[in-house]
Amino acid sequence: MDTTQRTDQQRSADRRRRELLEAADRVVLRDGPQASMNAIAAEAGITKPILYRHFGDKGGLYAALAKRHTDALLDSLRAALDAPAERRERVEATLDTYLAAIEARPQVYRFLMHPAEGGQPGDQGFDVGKHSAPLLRRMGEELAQVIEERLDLGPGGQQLARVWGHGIVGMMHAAGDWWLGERPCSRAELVRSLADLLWGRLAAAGDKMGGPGF
Amino acid sequence: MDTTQRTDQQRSADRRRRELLEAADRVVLRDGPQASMNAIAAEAGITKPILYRHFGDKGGLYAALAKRHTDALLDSLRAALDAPAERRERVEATLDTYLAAIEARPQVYRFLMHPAEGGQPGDQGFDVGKHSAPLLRRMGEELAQVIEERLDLGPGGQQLARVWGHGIVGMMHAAGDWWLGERPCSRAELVRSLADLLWGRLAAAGDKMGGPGF
DNA sequence: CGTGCATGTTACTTGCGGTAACACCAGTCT
DNA sequence: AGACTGGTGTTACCGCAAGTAACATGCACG
Repeated sequence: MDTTQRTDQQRSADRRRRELLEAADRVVLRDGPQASMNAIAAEAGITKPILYRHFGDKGGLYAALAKRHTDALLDSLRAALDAPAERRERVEATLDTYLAAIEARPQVYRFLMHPAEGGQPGDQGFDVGKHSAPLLRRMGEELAQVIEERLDLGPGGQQLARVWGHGIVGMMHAAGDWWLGERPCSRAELVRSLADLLWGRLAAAGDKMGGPGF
Repeated sequence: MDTTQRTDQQRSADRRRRELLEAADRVVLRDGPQASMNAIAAEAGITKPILYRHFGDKGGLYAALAKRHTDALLDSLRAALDAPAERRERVEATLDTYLAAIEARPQVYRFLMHPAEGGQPGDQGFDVGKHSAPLLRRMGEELAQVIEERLDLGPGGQQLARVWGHGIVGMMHAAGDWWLGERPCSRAELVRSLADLLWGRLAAAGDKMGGPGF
């Protein structure tokens, strides 16, 4: 029948797509974000046009690849976020999960965080806001949802949760990126410091000198 | 004399450099981060090789351009940070200053935040950590210094300050980027929400349901 | 058997970063 | 004066990566 045949075809196409994504993964893991389409095609044992048939353009492949890793990372983060423990412990576990992930695969991480590079084909109007990596956006939204679901923030709580979600994710990301480059302390120390920040230690700290402190 | 002559030459070279940077600025303001060297050269009324003689490569021009804007922005931020007011007020003023800047010139902002794109000429070893835009790094370091100077954080305070500096900057950046894209609320509201987050409202909020809240 | 149709290829175009080689126009040294 | 030097500018090119067109092949269906 028509349906069964299309199903077969679709299955084989999906399998192919997965193989291609895994090949792309390997190349990105090796070459970082500057992996070229040629290199990925070669790694997959095929040539460029096939990649383009499957993913449209580099952005499409990027998106597909990013979705895989993002989904995986988000699952880990959700697990940490859902653990049966106190709030502080969970926040620390979530931070640690993220940092462990970027520590384990820095090349993939760099690829994921790389902006989409803005294609030159027209429509480059005022699409500001598409700048951030999709991973960051998704993590922010995800976290916002969890916050909004579980915390009682009073009126305007939903909007507050969204701001916080994106803000916390950004904090985690920037601190993690800096930490990955300089390694000034252990992961555990970093986690603790960030949690302290979220726990209001900035506001609670005393001034150092006479003047009106920071 | 030799020195005077060299001074003259250097002056004219510096003037030229400034003109080129201003032309580059105009193009970036118009075309965003994908401004090409050709376009910039054309805008300046000259041709590519001159740009390369002045700035080495695209990264050099990027760095010079970024330095201008970064310095300007950092000056504004320092002013907000140094204002004679309470800590919370200053934090809010600083956040607002940053957000106002990115709101006023989103194209420039996108250009500044764009990673260096990793050139293909060798040395692409394990330079993870150079990923973040220099602007973010500088803001993080700058803020860290202010925090460390003014706050009494006890032992390990210096390291804590650095973590916080980068973390807060990342929070500001990510939230600002998201806000710029979606405009879910006014700038003032965003500032207030972020300050609330830094002031520990996350830890203080009550759970919404029966289970162990977030 | 011919007709689709997905899969694969080679060979090309376009555009950008970057460079080599040459041209001009000061002043300087002998 | 005339060769030398150094900065400014040009045209014309290389290499490389994204993306595409056009052609070839294997396999199901009427």
